[in-house]
Amino acid sequence: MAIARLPRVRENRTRYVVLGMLSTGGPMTGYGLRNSIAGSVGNFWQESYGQLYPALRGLAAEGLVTSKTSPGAPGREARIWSITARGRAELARWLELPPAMEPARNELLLKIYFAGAVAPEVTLANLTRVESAVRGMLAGYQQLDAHWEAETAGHPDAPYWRLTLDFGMTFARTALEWIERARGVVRERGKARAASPTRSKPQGAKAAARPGGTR
Amino acid sequence: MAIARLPRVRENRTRYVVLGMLSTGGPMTGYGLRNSIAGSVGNFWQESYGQLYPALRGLAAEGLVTSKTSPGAPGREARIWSITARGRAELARWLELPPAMEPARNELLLKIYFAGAVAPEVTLANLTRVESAVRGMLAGYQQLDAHWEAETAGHPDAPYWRLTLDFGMTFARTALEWIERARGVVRERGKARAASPTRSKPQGAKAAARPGGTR
DNA sequence: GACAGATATATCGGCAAGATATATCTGGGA
DNA sequence: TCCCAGATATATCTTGCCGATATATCTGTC
Repeated sequence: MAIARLPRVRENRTRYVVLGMLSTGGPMTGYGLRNSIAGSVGNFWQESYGQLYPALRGLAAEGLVTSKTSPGAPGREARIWSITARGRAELARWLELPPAMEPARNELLLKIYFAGAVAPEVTLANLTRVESAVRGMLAGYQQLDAHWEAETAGHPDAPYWRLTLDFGMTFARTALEWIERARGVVRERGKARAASPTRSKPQGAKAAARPGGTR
Repeated sequence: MAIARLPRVRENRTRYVVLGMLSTGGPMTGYGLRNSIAGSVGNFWQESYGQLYPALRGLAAEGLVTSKTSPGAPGREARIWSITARGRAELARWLELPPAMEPARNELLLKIYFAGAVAPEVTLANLTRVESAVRGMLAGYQQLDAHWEAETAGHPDAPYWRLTLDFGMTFARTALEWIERARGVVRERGKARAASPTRSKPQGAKAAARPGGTR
């Protein structure tokens, strides 16, 4: 069973979110684009002005988007961006490429890995904080789900959109289950420490080494 | 139920991985540190030389690590880095802070969200590719699990280390289940398209809008 | 003896993320 | 009516992150 090796991230992907959002949501300003992204794919994709505005200029230079300036007072001029036919083709080309895997850092896991350097209570407290945050995210997803159900009903792409929400909710629930298991492990470690009041330094273990040999 | 709002990432966290690895694995070179990180926390945390070497210099300037130069031929000198007592204190201080949440981009979800712009077959092919990659990751985790079971047995921190593997395996399995559901949704959409051969442009839907209003 | 691969240090460029500066318009309360 | 908070809109800066690459030496194997 040959394992597909997905490509790493290289290319600037802001371009494609812009093309996608202009394709799905119609013409918009850079500001509107930002809000639009935050309100639709914001749970798994973020863009800042520092990326959007240069990306829009680059896309325009390539003829993938065009802009009309809606005149206003100075400091109030708004450029309305639209996707071109070539822009749609470029979006489709990108959508066909295998999605790049994100290596994604996870600070919680890092702190768990090094948890031997602090008291179990510290780690338990942090697990509780993360649990609360995950519950908050889950509640947010559910709220969004209810909102989308009404707003997007009948749109042929709605099933795709809800699938991304499904992903978020499923992973949040999985995280909650893992946190519960992690709590058990940390508590167990606390009992072991209480029984034999050694410091963090392991002394009973003989050749037990940390994984990932040094050299 | 007050929702804990976890902090966003700001600070350079390379520092703390370095401190953690030197604390757990003993003195190492920058090169060894890199391998050590890749072999232990590499599944959820990556560091490159471009981050490690400057970080080591910074930590040394703060007195959190020290180095001894093990002499060698030019181009072969090795600096062995060790954590200091103040370095351990700094590590513990950081471990007590609530872990920052990673917003993490997900290119697969982005392509699912915009999947209406391409044929269902394209999306199905990509789902299969991702599935294969996830299966490969899962196999890697299981192999690592077996390896660690022998290597780290008896070490008091081993339960923490395995917990991070548990996380990876659990999430990989959850991803596989989601992919199966996603496949179902995409296939359903394919049937709908075949039945009414409309283009990507939705025309039947009345006021069904994309979520995340523009302005 | 040749040569691939491991050991070891170092830096560059492009992407990403958030903060911030600036200016104007809009709606609601005092 | 005035004022001001908040929304609309564009733009840039800093820091961090990630991979690629350059350089040089040592080691083991065919």
